[in-house]
Amino acid sequence: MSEIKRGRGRPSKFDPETSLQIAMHLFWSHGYEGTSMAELTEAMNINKPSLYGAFGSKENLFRKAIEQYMAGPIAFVGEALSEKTAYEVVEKLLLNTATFLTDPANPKGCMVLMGTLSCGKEAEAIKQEMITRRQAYEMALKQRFILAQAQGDLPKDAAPETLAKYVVTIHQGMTVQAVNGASHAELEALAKLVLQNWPAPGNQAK
Amino acid sequence: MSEIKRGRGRPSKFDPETSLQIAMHLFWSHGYEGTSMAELTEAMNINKPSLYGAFGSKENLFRKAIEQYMAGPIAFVGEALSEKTAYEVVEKLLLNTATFLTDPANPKGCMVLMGTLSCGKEAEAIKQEMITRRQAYEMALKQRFILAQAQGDLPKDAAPETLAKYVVTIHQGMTVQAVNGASHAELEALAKLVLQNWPAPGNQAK
DNA sequence: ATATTATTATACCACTTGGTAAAAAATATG
DNA sequence: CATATTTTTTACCAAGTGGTATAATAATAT
Repeated sequence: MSEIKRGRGRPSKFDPETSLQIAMHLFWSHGYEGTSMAELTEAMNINKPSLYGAFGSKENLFRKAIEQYMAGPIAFVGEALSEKTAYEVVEKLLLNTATFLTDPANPKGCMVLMGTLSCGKEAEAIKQEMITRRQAYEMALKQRFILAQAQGDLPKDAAPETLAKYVVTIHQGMTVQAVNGASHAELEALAKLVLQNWPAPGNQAK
Repeated sequence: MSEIKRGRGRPSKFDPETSLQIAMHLFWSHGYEGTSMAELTEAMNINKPSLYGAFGSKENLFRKAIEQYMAGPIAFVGEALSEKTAYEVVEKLLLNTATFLTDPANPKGCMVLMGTLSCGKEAEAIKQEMITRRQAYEMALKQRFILAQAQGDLPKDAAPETLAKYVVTIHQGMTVQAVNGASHAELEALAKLVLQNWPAPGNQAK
């Protein structure tokens, strides 16, 4: 695909996509500030000028990495929204989250949360962007619940806004639990507890 | 109290307690790694050798600060455990948390969570200590629910362990919500939603 | 007054941070 | 071949990191 057209100068020895994947895992593991350019260049097997040539800056690299993250590892979050009922949306969301957060192949925790909850003043911009992402997620869930209410699979007296905040709060709390070392069984039990209490209709157990 | 017996050498110009309070607020605002010794010394109006003489190291200063934090700002968490019923424990816990997290006098967020969710490898020790603190909190809540079950104000078929994890997850998720900018009204509505679903007995809607 | 003691202040340490300038190497085109 | 082009490599930068040795200073005890 990119081998057909060979440029004119010295060939670059790294594949930007795989390098980005490596960066994603590093940021995912140690957060934005907790990951240094030195660690990144070493893990990616790239010299710093090449990295800066390809990605511009540490901030930009992180932004590209987080896009990869959202398109890949946590694509299931966006997909859950298109389930048929509000109950199924939440079911898919929380059960998949439990699995995702305890997958041994993944770094513990969520990249949108880790290391950007608090930070020094240099990372303030990135922190704000992560806040915006989390808010957008909550907003999307709220819209989905409003739709569900219109479609009748959520009670008339339910508050979509509060329910959205509730689910997001559970989701983000589960992330902390995963960092604390919670097992898949524990997170699954937690998710099922939430589903049990979900406002009818849709509150059929199992 | 400390004015009666005046030491022999040059008098120290700072009060360790108020200095510690300042350090607490800084760590609270920007996390462990996000706060530098330079910022600390400047805010405390102390030179570095004095600070190291009084507190030993950055790690130690943080530990002292977190003790202050637990004994002061979030003492209500421990106090909530001695409420009469499980329902009242959770009620006091979550409603006070909503108020605490949106108090304009406080930095946004919880010090036991902020900046220690992920970190570089130098802060790994502090991160672990915070994890332990969070686990201890969950454990205490679980024990309280076991007691409640024995006293009959929690159903026989309830799972104290899962309920404890549930409440702690909500609590920690609320912290993230506060960082995201949630208002007191929003967090209160969230807390009341949780209380509505609390397993009877104790599930009387106020 | 003078020695003693405990603290403050200044200057500094080695190391790491994100970021870059300049030179060297590898390819394609003429 | 030589030349143009693009990359890698090496070396470096100023600023900041946590932490400390040394000297100045201010109080008390003799």
